[in-house]
Amino acid sequence: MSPVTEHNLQPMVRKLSLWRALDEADVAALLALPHVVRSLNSGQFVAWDGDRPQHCCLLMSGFAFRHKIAGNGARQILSVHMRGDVIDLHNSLLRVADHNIQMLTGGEVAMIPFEAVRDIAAARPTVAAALWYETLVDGSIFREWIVNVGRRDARTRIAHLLCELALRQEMAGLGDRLVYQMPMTQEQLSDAVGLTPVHVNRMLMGLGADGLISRNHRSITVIDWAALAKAGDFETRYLHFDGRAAADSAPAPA
Amino acid sequence: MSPVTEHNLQPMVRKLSLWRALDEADVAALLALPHVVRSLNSGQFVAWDGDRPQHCCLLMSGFAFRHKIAGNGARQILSVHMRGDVIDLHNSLLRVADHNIQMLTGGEVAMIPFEAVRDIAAARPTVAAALWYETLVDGSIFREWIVNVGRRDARTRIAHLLCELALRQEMAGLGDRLVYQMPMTQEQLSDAVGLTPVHVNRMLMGLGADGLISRNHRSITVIDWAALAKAGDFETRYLHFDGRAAADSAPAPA
DNA sequence: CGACGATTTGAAATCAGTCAAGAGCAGTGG
DNA sequence: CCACTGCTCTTGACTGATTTCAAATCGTCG
Repeated sequence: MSPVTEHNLQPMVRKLSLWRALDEADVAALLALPHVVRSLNSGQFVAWDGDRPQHCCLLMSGFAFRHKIAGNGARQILSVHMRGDVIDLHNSLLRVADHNIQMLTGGEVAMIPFEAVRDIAAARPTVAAALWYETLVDGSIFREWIVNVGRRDARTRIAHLLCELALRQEMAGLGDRLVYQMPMTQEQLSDAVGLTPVHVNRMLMGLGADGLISRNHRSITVIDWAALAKAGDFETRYLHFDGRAAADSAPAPA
Repeated sequence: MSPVTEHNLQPMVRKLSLWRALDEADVAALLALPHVVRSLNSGQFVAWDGDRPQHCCLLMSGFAFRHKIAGNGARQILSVHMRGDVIDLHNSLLRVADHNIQMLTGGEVAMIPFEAVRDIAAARPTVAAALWYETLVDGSIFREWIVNVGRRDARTRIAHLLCELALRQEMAGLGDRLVYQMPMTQEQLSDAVGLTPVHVNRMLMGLGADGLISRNHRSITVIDWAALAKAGDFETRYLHFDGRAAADSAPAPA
């Protein structure tokens, strides 16, 4: 799909360009970041709760997820990540990881030494702003997830997550919001929305029965986007797609 | 309580100093930030979802909270803030607010023009790092709250929140983790943990009956901290108290 | 005193969880 | 080729934690 010659770090440039207008020198500096590419299998850990990560990991392909294990043994998935996401920025900058990061599917990561990221942020204000913005958007998604698990019923939670994954995959250039590959099992889905796998299954069957989506293996087809978004109480503002426009434009007219 | 001569922005310097070792010039620049002090009543809004904030607000006294209103009309509280917290950084930097910020009690905020914050971050790397760190710690707390509402039962959620408020108030220099003022009503508590006020009340009664806490009006006395922390599945790592030590120290021995 | 908001308590209803078992599908090895 | 294995998905019946509805109590303040 992507040209064979595409640079390993190109997906990061693509993502950060959504947030800030990077100039040629910024892009060159980003692409010049030292890194090691590792191929990871589904289920492999990228970061461990309590650890001191030495690298920032850029997800070049595949899917990953953040999660924590509660004291009762239950797992809570905190976010899902895809190509172009710098998945270990939070843990790296905080120095001691407060959550786990694990691969959802097989994929490749580019491991960039933490110091190199720190240095490029110090040297290039626009890159620093874009990286900061990236962590802030992650934060906004965390807030939305608090609302999702805290105040929405089961059906709404599932529909909301389906919408978010659809839109983010589209934004990452991985396809169409109306037809996409679901990278998660229903058990993982349940850990993301704070429900049991059994109940997630019932809700998915329900969304299908109501003609909002159809499923085939792990492929999701959204039959009626507007209806699904409504069922999922889904509004896009929290994804802050418009970061660049918002930052570059003149202040809003009073 | 605080000396009459204390500078308005001193609480921010105090908080940021937890995260990074600021030099004298950093502190001077922070204290020189232009700002306007406003006295706010309980319930007053500091930021509106969908708005474009023009200021970063430092909470000088009192308590505030972030929240969102779901499509079904339910409110989800996202975090609680106290003296020294720069409560509007997320919304300011993202340019379009994705949540509301409202006062929980009466209090004073120092409103700093957004551009001044942007400029001090650009000019002073240590201040920028401390501010970034502040937003990252907020993010870590959001993640813990996802776990709290997603994977803990009612009693555990309440106990967890009681522990967090106790410890953060102590860290902010507002008192003792074992005896503190609860700034929230039970209805607000319920919106923070994703339960109903009725059930929150039952759980609080239960914690009291079990001898973990006692309550008197809005004052909480923790009778048995270890037991409360255990009941609340509470571990402090996610608060990243040790940010400064972690950042300044040599890398951990392999 | 009276009014209002916050807290407390009880009883009934319900959404989601639990337990259990069967069905579908992919990979493995005989 | 096909049985075997393991994982995921699906369905049913039952249970239970939390919600809902309703009303009483308490405290504060004008």
